[in-house]
Amino acid sequence: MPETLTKTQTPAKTEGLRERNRRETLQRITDVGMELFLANGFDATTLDEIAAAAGISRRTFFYYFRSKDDILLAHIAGYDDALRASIRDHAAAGAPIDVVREALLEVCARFQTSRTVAISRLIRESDVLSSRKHRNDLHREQVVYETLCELLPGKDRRDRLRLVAMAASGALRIAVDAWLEQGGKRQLTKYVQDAFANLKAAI
Amino acid sequence: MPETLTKTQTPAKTEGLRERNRRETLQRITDVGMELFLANGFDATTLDEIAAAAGISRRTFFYYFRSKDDILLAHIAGYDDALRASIRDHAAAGAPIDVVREALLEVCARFQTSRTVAISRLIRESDVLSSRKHRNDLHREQVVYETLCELLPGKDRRDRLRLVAMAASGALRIAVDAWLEQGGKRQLTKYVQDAFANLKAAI
DNA sequence: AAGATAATTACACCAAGTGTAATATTTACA
DNA sequence: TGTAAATATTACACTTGGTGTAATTATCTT
Repeated sequence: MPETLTKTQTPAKTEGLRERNRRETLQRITDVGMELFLANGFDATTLDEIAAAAGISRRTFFYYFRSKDDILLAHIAGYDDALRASIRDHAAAGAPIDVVREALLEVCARFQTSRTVAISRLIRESDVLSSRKHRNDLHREQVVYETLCELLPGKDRRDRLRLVAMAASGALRIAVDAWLEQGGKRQLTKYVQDAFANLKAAI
Repeated sequence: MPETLTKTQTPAKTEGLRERNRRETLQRITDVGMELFLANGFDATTLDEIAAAAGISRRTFFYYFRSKDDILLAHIAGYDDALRASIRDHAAAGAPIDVVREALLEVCARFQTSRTVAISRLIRESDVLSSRKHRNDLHREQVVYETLCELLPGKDRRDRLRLVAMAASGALRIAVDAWLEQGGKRQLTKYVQDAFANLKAAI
């Protein structure tokens, strides 16, 4: 269970000092940032505070990140690749929509951590982050679409795959929302299964 | 064909001077704002420019609007109500998804104006506006969901209606995107019909 | 050790908002 | 009609996120 997604994986054998410093600073920023966000909220946490707490200058922060949001984004890194891989793994699951469904179920099982819940709570509290999240949702839809296209070249019409990606991505969003609504008590995968079932029934 | 959605409708008979000024200033800001946006782009247009062009102080702008984005939002005002009304009008169209489909087709026919195209182009160019648009899409989904719930109390399961709203809303988004991609040559309603057909076929 | 490359910083800047308190305008009412 | 209350407008100072630039420091290569 990868609780900390930020943990930079497997430093190369020959890691120079420069590289190590970079990695550590990056880590320190995301850690300290998340800590402050959780303690005081996203909007109430200023960049100066983050920089100070991370022991760097304000300007250096922008050397590592393009914006405040990106700190949070770093904590979701890897998700897209996992999704892509999982879709490929389930290529034989049947119709495109079922392929995506199985893939999402698998990925969800891995990502239903307490950290996910915490991050989601943060997002809900901030307008900026909400907007950012929506962009993320859209991006995920795009990832699904692209992976499907590459997996089923010409087998299905592109237009349909676009709709599949949209519906699946939306179903996931609704499932996650419902899951969070209940405080994450029931299994997330349960919600996902329900969402897809309802989708099939409703369309 | 309501080309200018900003036009404030039917001023009450007994409109005081205060009310009139307010209406006119509001109008002036949205007009001038859109004009500058179209001429120079959203991000490149500063609030000071807008305020100056509208003959008000920067601070007064914030008396009328909460943010720069809201200028654009004002140009889409009324859309939600139209959608709500249209859904109610088509309540007898069959399954929930068909109800929404017919409603969207009707509303789309009214909104495929050159202004819509221009606004969409603006949105695509700005990160801020893109984020805002996604929030708007989500809001539309919510509107659809709520209207469906109120229209079909208990007739269908709530959860299903949520998925219907999501899928329909997403289908519309994809249709509009495709429409804009082609520069708005073909009829928007065509794209919408295709999207819904593909949706049914794919799920 | 020296020069190239990358990281860090200071400093000055811009633009979107917000808080506050003063001023001008409109309205309502005696 | 005059005046007090309500509302609109403004000036001013401030915060915050973010950028440009150029100087300084640390690391790497040879």
